[in-house]
Amino acid sequence: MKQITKYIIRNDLKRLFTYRLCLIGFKRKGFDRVYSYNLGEEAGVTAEQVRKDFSVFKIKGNKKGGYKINDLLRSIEEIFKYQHNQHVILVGMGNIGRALVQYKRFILRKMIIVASFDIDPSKQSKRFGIPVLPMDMMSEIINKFHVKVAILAVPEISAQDAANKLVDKGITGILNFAPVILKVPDEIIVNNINLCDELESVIYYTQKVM
Amino acid sequence: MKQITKYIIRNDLKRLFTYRLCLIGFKRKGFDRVYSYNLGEEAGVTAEQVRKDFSVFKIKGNKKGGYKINDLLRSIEEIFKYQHNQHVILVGMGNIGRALVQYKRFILRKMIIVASFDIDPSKQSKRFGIPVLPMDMMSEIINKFHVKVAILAVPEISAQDAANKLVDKGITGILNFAPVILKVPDEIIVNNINLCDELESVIYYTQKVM
DNA sequence: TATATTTTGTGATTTGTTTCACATTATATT
DNA sequence: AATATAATGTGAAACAAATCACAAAATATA
Repeated sequence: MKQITKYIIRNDLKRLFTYRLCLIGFKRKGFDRVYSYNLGEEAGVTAEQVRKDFSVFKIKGNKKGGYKINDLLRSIEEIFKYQHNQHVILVGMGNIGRALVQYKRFILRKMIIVASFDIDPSKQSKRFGIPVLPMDMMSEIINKFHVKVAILAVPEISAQDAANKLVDKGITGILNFAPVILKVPDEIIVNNINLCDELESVIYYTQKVM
Repeated sequence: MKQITKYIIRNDLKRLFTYRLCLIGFKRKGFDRVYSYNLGEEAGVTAEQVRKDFSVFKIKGNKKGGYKINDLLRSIEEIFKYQHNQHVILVGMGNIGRALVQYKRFILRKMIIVASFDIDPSKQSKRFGIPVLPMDMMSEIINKFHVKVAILAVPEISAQDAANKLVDKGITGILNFAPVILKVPDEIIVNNINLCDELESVIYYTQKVM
């Protein structure tokens, strides 16, 4: 392992998500086509950047006519098409875990948390809309729903352990909320979200004269 | 506004956070000094990258002797020093908001959520350890605690509105969980966290042959 | 104390990304 | 139908980030 890239979302992909967000906004406002400079302005990038990004992802517009919003959204959807009705599991029903299982937007994007796991039996009995199961039922659920991706929201101290279990049982992608750099095989995708870092960055930049 | 940079955490800063995490890990394991290649290996970057980053932030090591972990941590702390005991407010007590006010790690990093706000009076009466107040008390709290940074965790539809209020009342940095590109003056720092995008990225990469 | 070894720190080089500039093409106008 | 206009699409140029390569310095060894 030489590069950290596998831990980081590529910038062009990130922008693609932003474009989608902007397009949905435009659509809501009643527009049905955009030009690269509209979209760029909205997303906070240059028009050239927008066109280059689209070019990378083979998205075509119409010379002089710009882009039809619906076509664009469909093209972007196409890039993520295999993700529809993706089954995901969640490990750790603490504050973050509980918020995520109730987070409606995942479902809108057809990402479905099929079950969550916690070592605490008292949490297993509680009702959150999805089953909260003991850790030893993980294999069963992963196999039953062909789960490839897990959300890890356990305390720091048990994160590596949980990650090992997940990888062992066939998980190949982890969205990790624990403030730990997980040691996993090279082929496993890890996306770390560190809420403290994110907040601290904002504070850092607001205090920095730029 | 030409560049999206103000919305994005600089990579070197992100790595600095990662280094800190690794250093804390090393320390826990009983080490008291590291070499750039130890830290690089742990953080998933090259040793040269580690040294270059430190050089950018004016962090000095000891030729042949490497870096003392405590010194390094202190230097990194120094970079973020003005952030100690930072007062933050939170807007929106939905799933995410509730998880965040109970999130212990903010306090460990001396970032304190002094109050949260919600339009729903029923939430205002509930107890979460910090006061949940009606929106019209925002000014009072911001002034009283000299708050500069807010966490925005309201539904998409009310996000821009809430952001306007925040900026109006003197907030200069926003950690935004709503899936919206906020329109704010150039000098305001916005850090967007889009949980759907983060999860979808993991799914994207796990399905992509790389 | 002199020499060998190891690691940092940083210019030089390479690699990657963004912006520029303009040829191409679709539409609008005369 | 011919001409003008306004947008895309993309190589070339400029810029930024990462890696390389090695001098400088601290420590270890003889």
